[in-house]
Amino acid sequence: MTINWAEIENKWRTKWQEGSDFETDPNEKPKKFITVAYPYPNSPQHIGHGRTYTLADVHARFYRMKGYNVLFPMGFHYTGTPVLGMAKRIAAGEKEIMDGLRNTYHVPEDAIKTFVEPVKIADYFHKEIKSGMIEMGYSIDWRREFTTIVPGYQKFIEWQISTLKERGRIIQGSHPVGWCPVDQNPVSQHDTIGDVEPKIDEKNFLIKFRLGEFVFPITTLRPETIFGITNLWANPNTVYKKVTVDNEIWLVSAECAKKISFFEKEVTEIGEIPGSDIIGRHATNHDGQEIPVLPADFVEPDMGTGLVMSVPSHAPKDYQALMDLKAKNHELASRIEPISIIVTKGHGLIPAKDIVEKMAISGQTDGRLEEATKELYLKEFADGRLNEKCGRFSGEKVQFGRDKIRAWLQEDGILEKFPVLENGPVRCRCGAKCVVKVLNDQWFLNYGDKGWKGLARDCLDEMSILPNNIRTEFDEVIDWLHERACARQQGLGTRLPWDGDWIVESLSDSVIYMAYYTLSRFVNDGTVTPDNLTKEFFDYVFLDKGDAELAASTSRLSGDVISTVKREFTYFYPVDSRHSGRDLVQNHLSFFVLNHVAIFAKSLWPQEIVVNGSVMMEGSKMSKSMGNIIPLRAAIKDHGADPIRLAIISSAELLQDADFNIESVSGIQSKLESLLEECSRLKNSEIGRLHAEDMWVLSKTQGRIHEITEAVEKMRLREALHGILYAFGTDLSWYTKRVTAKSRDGSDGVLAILHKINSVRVAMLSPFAPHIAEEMWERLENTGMVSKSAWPKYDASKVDASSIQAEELLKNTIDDIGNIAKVTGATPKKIVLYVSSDEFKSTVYRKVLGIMVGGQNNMGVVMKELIADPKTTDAKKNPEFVQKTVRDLHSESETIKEMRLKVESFDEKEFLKSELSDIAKKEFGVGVKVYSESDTDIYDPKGKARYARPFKPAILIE
RNA sequence: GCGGGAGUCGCCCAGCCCGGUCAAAGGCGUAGGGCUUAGGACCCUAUCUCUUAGGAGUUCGUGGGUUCAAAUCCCACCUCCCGCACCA
Repeated sequence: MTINWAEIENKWRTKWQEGSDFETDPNEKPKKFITVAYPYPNSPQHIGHGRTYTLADVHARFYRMKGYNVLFPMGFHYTGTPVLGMAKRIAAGEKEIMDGLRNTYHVPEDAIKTFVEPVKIADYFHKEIKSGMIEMGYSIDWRREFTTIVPGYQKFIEWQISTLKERGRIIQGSHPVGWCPVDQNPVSQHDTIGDVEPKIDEKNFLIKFRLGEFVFPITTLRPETIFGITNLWANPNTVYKKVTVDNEIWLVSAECAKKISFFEKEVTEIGEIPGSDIIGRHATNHDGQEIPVLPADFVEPDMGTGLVMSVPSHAPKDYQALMDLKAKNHELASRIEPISIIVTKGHGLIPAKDIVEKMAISGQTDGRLEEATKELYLKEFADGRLNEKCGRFSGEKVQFGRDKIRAWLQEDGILEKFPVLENGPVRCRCGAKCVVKVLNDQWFLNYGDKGWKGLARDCLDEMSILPNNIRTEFDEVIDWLHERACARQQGLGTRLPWDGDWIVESLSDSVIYMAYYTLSRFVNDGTVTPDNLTKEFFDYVFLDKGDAELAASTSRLSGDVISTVKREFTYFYPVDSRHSGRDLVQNHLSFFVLNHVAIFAKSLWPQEIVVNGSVMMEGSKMSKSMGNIIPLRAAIKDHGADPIRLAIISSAELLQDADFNIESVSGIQSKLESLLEECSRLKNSEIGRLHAEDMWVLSKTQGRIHEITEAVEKMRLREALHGILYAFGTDLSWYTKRVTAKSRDGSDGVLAILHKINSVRVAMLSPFAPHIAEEMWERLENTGMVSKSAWPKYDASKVDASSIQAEELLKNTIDDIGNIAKVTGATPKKIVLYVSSDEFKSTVYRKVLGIMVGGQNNMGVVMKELIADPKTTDAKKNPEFVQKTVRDLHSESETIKEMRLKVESFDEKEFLKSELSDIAKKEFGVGVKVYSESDTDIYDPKGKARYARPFKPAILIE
């Protein structure tokens, strides 16, 4: 049977829609509020995006069937800058982006024409993504949909950010950004030629020396080496500038003067001085020592200030330059000896010397000096310790001492930050070379605050995090998180209420918006207008602050409306589960926690976070350049929504990267096809007298329900799906084998049992593959819709331990017969079984079983306990039996052992006699004779009977 | 460098938290068989090595250690992946 996926999926989607099945209002049932990070609509969603949403949808559908009132909403994140850059590029008609839109995304020409306006891009892909979500069968309450630039949402964000400010969570400070001096704008990845992210190195510092009336600034990555300084370097071929910087006069290269003019400093050039004029003079350092300035060609005017301090012990370049001068008998240089300040295991007193000599560096222009510098830098940073030359920092590890020295110099006003572009030159799309600009009035969320971090940890400690092994990552993130800029100067979004120059940054306006879902329904239907959304209204509804009257008077809403909105929020909040990809752990998910604890009462803190890995495409990463991005809607068209849902879920555990490949999709398709076929031929009817295999399969089903439910609850969906699709199949095929061997024709309840079990199976499949499950449910002639049916409930009382034991015995026995037949290579002509009937063996067996269920597996201990008990003390006469029994039980699962202990008595002979014959005839072509060990008429020509053990009959094959 | 994670039987991927149920699930691939005019799909069987009695041997990145017992715990090492921010 080939399934027309589109047709079936459409059929059921329409029914869900007609019934408004996913529109959720508060009611008397317990609720679950499941949310997933909303998408940024600058491209169609692909299979990778589909994963997070699908997982959340399965979660939502599962809880719905478990009887919860589930709210699963969706919004669209318009905030941000990427569409701005796109619009610019489209306006310029850039080939690359146009080709992408036309050929990869298949956007119609007349739509592309509108894309010069950023919002139109977002609008277009918003619609596109939403259609995809509907086609995937996501059970979303669309009445609550919004974008982050609608007035209602903006009111909400204004309230959020004001509240944070009131509570002291927002501070102002300076911050370096990549900057285009022509456009007068910050640049991000989307604004640069080649899409390079401008990386800013903030570990670079400027240290001030004095040379007469001038400040003589140098820059360094290693402030601690100030103790090892022997001289300074200037380039004799550079003409330096005299510039006033605020109220000092600095000597720097022309390039440097330009750079610092972007550091919020007042910079004016007042003259110049050739490098050669500086050389030979002396500057003073932080403690008043005179340091000579020497000439060096390697000093580049574009690096730092164009002036350099020299630490020949630990900087290979400095060492080499000094050697070059000594070789020329330079008078000052000849008196200079390196000063060693860092001790590193495995290195000599002057490591720079060692490394220069080891690499046979030829001179200060030797390119390999970079490499030598890097190597030594890393080594000393990781393993080095400051020595006694470093005063009170003596004995510190370099990596910690450096920060302390930096802070100390900074306090004295000798050191300041000198951020540089790490990956420069970076060019803006306009062609200009980008610089680092320090913004002095930037707004920050003060995530570095200890108290705030503490609250976040409290929240995380009580939260369920799935899978739990990502918890440590959250702890780490909270630890290293510090101030984060929460406003920017361009892009779509909401303006800061107190400073209209700034727009709330996009990762800051998406942290507590789940609360807005409870309100957006009323905004969307006009009950509440954006004008009504006053501070007092939000305070009252979300924080229970103030009172209803105040909220009503300021918002000009009726008390009824306000209490309805408040009830809605109170009913659905807190968020019960937040789903997101693992790339958002470091930012969004952590900010989500931090902002919740900053704003809401503890009872409203989020309950759970679910993190999933990404999706690979046929084993390799999805990327534009590789052209292996499959838009979700195209995939739905080609393969059907349900097969895609299952393929994404079944290919990996939650946190693992899932691999999407066509083979697994078609494998799943055919699995679903055969399941549908099976459902079509099963009809509900009376279940008659139960046979052994009936009791077994029904018991087994209970076990499956138990396992699968537990797996879904922990979001181990791959495992759950495996159970539904395959483990059930294994049970049923054994059942079918048994039934066929017995020639039962189905009228005596077999079909009814199959119907019952498959109904359970289809119900559990429903959250995963909702469309086809509805179809199966209908074919099974069950009433109503499966998505509205109850999740199958595990009932321990329906588990018949002895029938499970019995069937295990049967299977094991058949396996053993098969094994023997295989090893001997002979076709059995006669099969004889001997079951244990020895009272003593049985007593020992049960005793051993009891010991082992308690967790003990040691042969010695078992034996000791047996001997200690007078009833079994004779076991010592037959240690081989005990040994084998222990080994038998070893290879049984814990549950089987427990069940076996529960079953008081079980007649192996009777059971095997009645059940084994038919199936053995089918498997091996001959019937089976069963004797008890103690039978008088026993046929035992080879004396095998005495090897019989409980649940392990002896076997004779002739 | 800092932080997180991974290395499993041809491939992909479970198992590791909580040691014995592990020669280690499942999928793919491969081989044989069934079905079919044929192919595809589907179903069955096999798939580390040896073995004429249900057995034995050697495996889970490498090397040590703990233990009666290690894929699982501890230590060291090797290799690989991801993040390091103002960007969604």
